[in-house]
Amino acid sequence: MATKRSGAQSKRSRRIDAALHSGQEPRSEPPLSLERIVATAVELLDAEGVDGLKMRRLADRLGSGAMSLYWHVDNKEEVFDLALDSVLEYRGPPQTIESEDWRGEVFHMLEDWRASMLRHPWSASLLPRRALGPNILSRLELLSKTLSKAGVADADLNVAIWSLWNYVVGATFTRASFDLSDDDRAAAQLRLEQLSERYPTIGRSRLLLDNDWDGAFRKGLDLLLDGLAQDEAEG
Amino acid sequence: MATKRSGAQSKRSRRIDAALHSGQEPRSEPPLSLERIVATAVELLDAEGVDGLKMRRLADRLGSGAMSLYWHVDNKEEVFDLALDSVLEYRGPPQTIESEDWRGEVFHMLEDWRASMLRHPWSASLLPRRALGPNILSRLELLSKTLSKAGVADADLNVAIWSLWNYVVGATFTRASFDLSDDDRAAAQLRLEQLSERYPTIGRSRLLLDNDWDGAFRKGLDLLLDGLAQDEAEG
DNA sequence: ACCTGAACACCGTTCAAGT
DNA sequence: ACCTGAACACCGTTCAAGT
Repeated sequence: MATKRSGAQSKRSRRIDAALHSGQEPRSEPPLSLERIVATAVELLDAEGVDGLKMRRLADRLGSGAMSLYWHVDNKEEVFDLALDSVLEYRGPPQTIESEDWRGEVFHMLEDWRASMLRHPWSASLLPRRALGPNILSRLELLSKTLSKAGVADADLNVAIWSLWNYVVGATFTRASFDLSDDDRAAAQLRLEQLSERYPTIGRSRLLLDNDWDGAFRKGLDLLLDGLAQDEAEG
Repeated sequence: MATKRSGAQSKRSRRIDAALHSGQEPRSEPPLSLERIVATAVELLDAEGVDGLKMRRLADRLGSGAMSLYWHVDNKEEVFDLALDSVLEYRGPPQTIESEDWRGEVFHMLEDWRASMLRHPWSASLLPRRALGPNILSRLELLSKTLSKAGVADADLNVAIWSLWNYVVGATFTRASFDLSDDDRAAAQLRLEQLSERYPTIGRSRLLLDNDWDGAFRKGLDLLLDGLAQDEAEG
């Protein structure tokens, strides 16, 4: 069991391992299951990115034949859907936030959302395909409820939610796409200096080199929430 | 030439067509070129989506052998990059907007940006891969310049630009992913009604069925610009 | 119920070659 | 300089079959 973790096992030894366990009937750990498949898919996506997830490689990591997956899953698409949603679970705000502090709650929810996606950079680029897993819906529901409690009128709720959603998704997306490897970053920097004659303003502001993404995210989010709070006060 | 447009030409007739032209040396239209490749790639992407763009099919549309493309282009990736950037050209604000109206200018720029991407829904999902083509940089440059002229301090410029960029990208992205085919929409609606016990707030607000995306986009953008204008007034 | 290997269709790209 | 067909490596998935 401890050896299972070491990762560099040969295919054959995994087979033997499986054979040993197949004598007993406990569903302890080795047998294939949706849970294991999804968890391993997330690992693989973390390690190799979207293009690195191939059914054969996933099966390999699970120590099973490539086609075994298809009993648990219809498609590769479904693997993507499940992996995406599994990464977006929300555990709720910490106790340090008081329950009347709606702004604090919303802030935490959205920062956590962004953080969850950044922990798995592939998740951002997967979102446009099929977006509505249960965890995403829960997050939207909780966001709606919080804003509603905070006094946002039903008529304004959708705009508020979409604005926040758009901002978070866009920010994650942008961060994931600009946060390149160091090599790429160096190349981009070089190229940009050459281009700063053509694009003087963004050259001067160091727009593309400024990597305080977290700070920028919070400040922008503040702007949005200011707008919402003001609307709410006026309404 | 007129027949070229009709689209349903057989492979053989296209070949003959090419043979007829090969007797002359004018580079009138038929010969392969980066421009033609990119334009045709955009057509193909519009018609078949990201997954529909295959090198062989692209070559077919161009009436050339599949491998001919590789003389003009390194990769399929490069085709994507070029197609994406080609779709994001900006022609500037209309004359109806006065040049001192920075808010109007910014508003137009961002609405146009979003509209351009929505005209080619695949563009949103391509953005995260490689984002910095010349047309995107021009748009960022123009946005920076306008905000700068409007009085946004250099120190706040990056936050302002990223906030707006994030919002636009997120909004386009979201819209593209939720604007499903009618079948899917009907299915989603049905499913959502079943789920509205579990997600009562978003069920009540009809969050996922409300399809006034354009209105929501404008209102949210107003919120952001309000925030920016206020910061600017305070600073 | 759960897993498997062989096989198929498909696709990006290399290569050696044509003009 | 520009284009090409044959061929290779790879990948998702079907199928018929095993236990």
